[in-house]
Amino acid sequence: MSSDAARLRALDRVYELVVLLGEDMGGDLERLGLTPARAHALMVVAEQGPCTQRVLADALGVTARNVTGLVDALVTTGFVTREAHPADRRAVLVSLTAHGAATVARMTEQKAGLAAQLFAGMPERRFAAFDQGLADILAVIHRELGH
Amino acid sequence: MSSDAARLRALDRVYELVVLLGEDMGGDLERLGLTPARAHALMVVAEQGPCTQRVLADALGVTARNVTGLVDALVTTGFVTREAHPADRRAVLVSLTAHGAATVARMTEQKAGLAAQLFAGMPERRFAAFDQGLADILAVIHRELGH
DNA sequence: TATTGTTATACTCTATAACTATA
DNA sequence: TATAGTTATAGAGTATAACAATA
Repeated sequence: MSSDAARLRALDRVYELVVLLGEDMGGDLERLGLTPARAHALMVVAEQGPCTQRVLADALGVTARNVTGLVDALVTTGFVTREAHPADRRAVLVSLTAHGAATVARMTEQKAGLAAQLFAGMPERRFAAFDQGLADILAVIHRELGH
Repeated sequence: MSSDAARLRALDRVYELVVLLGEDMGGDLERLGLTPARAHALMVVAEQGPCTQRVLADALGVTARNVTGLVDALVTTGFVTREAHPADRRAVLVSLTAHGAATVARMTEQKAGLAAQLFAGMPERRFAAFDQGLADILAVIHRELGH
């Protein structure tokens, strides 16, 4: 049975990981001319294809007002365009520009590179246990923390 | 050898964990009347004991100006006090109020509770491998990502 | 009437720069 | 001259509320 102290130490390691990964990603995004919130919005557009701001707001879990600001910034910096919605004149369609698509491709590469780097030296058995441990924890959260 | 796809999936699980833990903690802090930035500052004061804003700024990795704002808010909401520094009339000492100390105690309990809950159902062997996997990844980051 | 997106306003966290008081 | 902290200003992300155009 793992001790309470050991569990607390493990959670502290998770927090440290969060901080360090956040710093690393933040630096990468800054080099690409993006902030975390804008990058998130950009990834949603890439995954869903051209979509309305309403869809974007729901996917990001933020208000419509906020999406207006994020899309404004992404348009100004050349990552996406606003186009008329063909069937609903109230709505707009947000689409990737060529630069936006290229940037998404780079982010995807960087993420794969990070994953390879992080786990490169980990023995296969430990990786499997680590991965399963992650799944266990996520299951607990989904079951008990109301997500 | 774990595949690139498996590693990418594991990293995605880490990201999901970050998001869910962040939401959970954010909710707890809000119930305590704190924001994440203020809670972080409060924890530093709790760990270091009464300290100057300069010390706080260095520990948090933010500017002195930012600390002024955070301490303003923590004073207004009753978590800390500003007192004269006995030896340096330029500086102030930030100290916990009784309410601040009680809140730190509650945060500490909540963190321990979360750690216990997250790992409660995990077999001992898997916990050990998971914990070692975390240490491995942190070592990689410290070694290769310039931290 | 309900929905899409905007403008108006405000709060939090963050930064740089200029300044005051003190060391 | 250097340091501690503040005021001034700015930008990013977030929110609510009121409103316009359209469904």
